[in-house]
Amino acid sequence: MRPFQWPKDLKPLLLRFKDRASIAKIHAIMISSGTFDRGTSFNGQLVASYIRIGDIESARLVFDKSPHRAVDAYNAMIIAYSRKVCPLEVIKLYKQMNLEGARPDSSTFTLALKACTSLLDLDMGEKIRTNAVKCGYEHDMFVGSSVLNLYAKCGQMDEAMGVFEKIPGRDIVAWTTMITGFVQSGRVSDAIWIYRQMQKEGIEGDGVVMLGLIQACANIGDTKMGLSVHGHMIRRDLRIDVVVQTSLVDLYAKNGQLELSSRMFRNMSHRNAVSWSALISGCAQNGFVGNALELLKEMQSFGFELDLVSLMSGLLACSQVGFLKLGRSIHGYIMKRLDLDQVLGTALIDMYSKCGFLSNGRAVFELLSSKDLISWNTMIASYGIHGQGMEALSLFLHMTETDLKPDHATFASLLSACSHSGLVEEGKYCFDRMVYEFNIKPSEKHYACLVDLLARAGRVEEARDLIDSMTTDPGIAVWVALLLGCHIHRKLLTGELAAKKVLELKPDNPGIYALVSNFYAAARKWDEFAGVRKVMKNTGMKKVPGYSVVEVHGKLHAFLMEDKSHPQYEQIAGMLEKLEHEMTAMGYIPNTEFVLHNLEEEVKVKMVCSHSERLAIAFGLLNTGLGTRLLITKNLRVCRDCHEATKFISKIVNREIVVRDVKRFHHFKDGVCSCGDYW
DNA sequence: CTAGGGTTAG
Repeated sequence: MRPFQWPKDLKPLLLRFKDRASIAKIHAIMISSGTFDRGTSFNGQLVASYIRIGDIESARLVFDKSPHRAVDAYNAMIIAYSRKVCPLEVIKLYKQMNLEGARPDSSTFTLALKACTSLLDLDMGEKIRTNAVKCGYEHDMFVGSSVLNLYAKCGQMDEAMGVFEKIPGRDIVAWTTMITGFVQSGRVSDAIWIYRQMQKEGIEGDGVVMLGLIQACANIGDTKMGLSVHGHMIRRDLRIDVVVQTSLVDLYAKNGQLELSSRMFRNMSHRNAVSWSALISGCAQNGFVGNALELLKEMQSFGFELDLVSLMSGLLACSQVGFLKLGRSIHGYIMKRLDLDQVLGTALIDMYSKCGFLSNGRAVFELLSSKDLISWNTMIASYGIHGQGMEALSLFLHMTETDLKPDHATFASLLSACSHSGLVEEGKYCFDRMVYEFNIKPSEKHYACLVDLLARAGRVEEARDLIDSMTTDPGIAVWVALLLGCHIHRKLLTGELAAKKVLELKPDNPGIYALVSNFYAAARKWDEFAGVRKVMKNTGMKKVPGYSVVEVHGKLHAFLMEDKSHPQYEQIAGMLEKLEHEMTAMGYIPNTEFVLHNLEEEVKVKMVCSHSERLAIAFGLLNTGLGTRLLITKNLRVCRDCHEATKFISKIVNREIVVRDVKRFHHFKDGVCSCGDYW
């Protein structure tokens, strides 16, 4: 009998079989005939066959048991792991093949570089790059654009540019890598410049290039330009797929154009989880909390599991209005279905602390097995807004014992924590360490924090000296901080200077005009006062309507100032009247200093007593059991009078009342506030 | 015929 003869090439034969059983049969024959142990190219083809039918385990078994592995076998395995997004496996195999002396080719290098990119492992990536150059792939387009992408994703755009300039005959992929790289590093003008260069070289942008431009528009808030990119795509008949549509949804949502964004979203024929998340996060970021939460439910009803990003947006929405109950249930959802990583963990820390439960936030922080810079910064900021400056400082000291380097955000949180707690010396100490030890150039925000801290402590002259020491022109935030301190401490001379500077810089925020006019009123500078009022009127600047939100039995209730539309209004008014009576008996005197209008005193008293937080507090007291703690979230700052009144109320009803205003928390208990009247 | 550039985020 003639001995069994294999064909010269096994590949055509293997390609004919698309089922596991036939491939396994050939596999068996290879083993029994001893072919397998000779380790020819047949083994690699067998590996590829198993991968073709998606059976990575069998492929790996063949691969591991082969006495010899050729590049093709390695590449087949690497492609499989790359598709399955297992970058660590890809790199392991890459290392192994170098040890075994199999020379990687262009596709090996490309995939290995891609794996490093996804791990942001610049060191390994650079080793691979060196090896690729040694193997003669320096001018390979695939390897080249992979190296570019590695640098771009690791935020090394200048390095990427150097590589880019040396690639001969750059193709559109290389150009795109540079464009999106610049966009994602926040260097939008460089991205646009690169795009123009590409056009000059006669290369037309495709869909991916346009996508990069849309992202650029989203980042700088230029919805008009985004619209024209969209138009350009339609005219040029470029395919507008889910990814592009999602970016357009994001562009409009991020910039507060929810109408446009949801119209775009509703018109999509296919949506994926990312599209949903883009819209939801846009809603959450722009304060459209109700819409965000509705969409979250709708997303599920369309059969999508909530993913990392949509959950984070949900948590952000809860944070904004103090929706503890929903925040908690999202926490439960996460624990059941996902791993608590530092990103979600940080969102939870933020949610708990913004919902008034700082200790829960700290507990989540302790639970995190790995904490990154943002986790620490968030925790420090949380202590800050709750007025626990010393805790914030001690956490910062702990942080300096880790490998993490504090950044500008760390110091911004720290300085504002000191300022909320009136820790003047500590604040100055932090500022000095930031500049001299960590070599961080203080930004406008840092200066504003320190000026605020000094000025509110009454050290107005020191604050002025600090401003004079700035190397850049002080911006509006710095002058506003100085003015506020001057207003509190009645430092009229410096205050007038600050007020003048503030007005020169043309604030776009009605709250700032209110501060300036209040200052002039207190200083009895009636001409200036009238001037400011006129500017406010002429620019159509209206006071942002104040509202407060309170959670009662797991539901949110919002109140506007003088809100009479509420079904329980009679009861609420009755409760407030009763409280006022008791408060007055205890020595409360209404403080109308902060009411702007030129009104009769009696009307002013009525106005402060109908501020939205009072209504929310009364409603909360009426509808919750004795001793229950209340959390009120307000969109503006608490006024002096409401602050005073809430102290009395907390004593009268013997409850803890937590008020979160736009800047910080006030914990009222037993007639005192945690801020110590310092805010 | 394989391989490089793309959407959301604390």
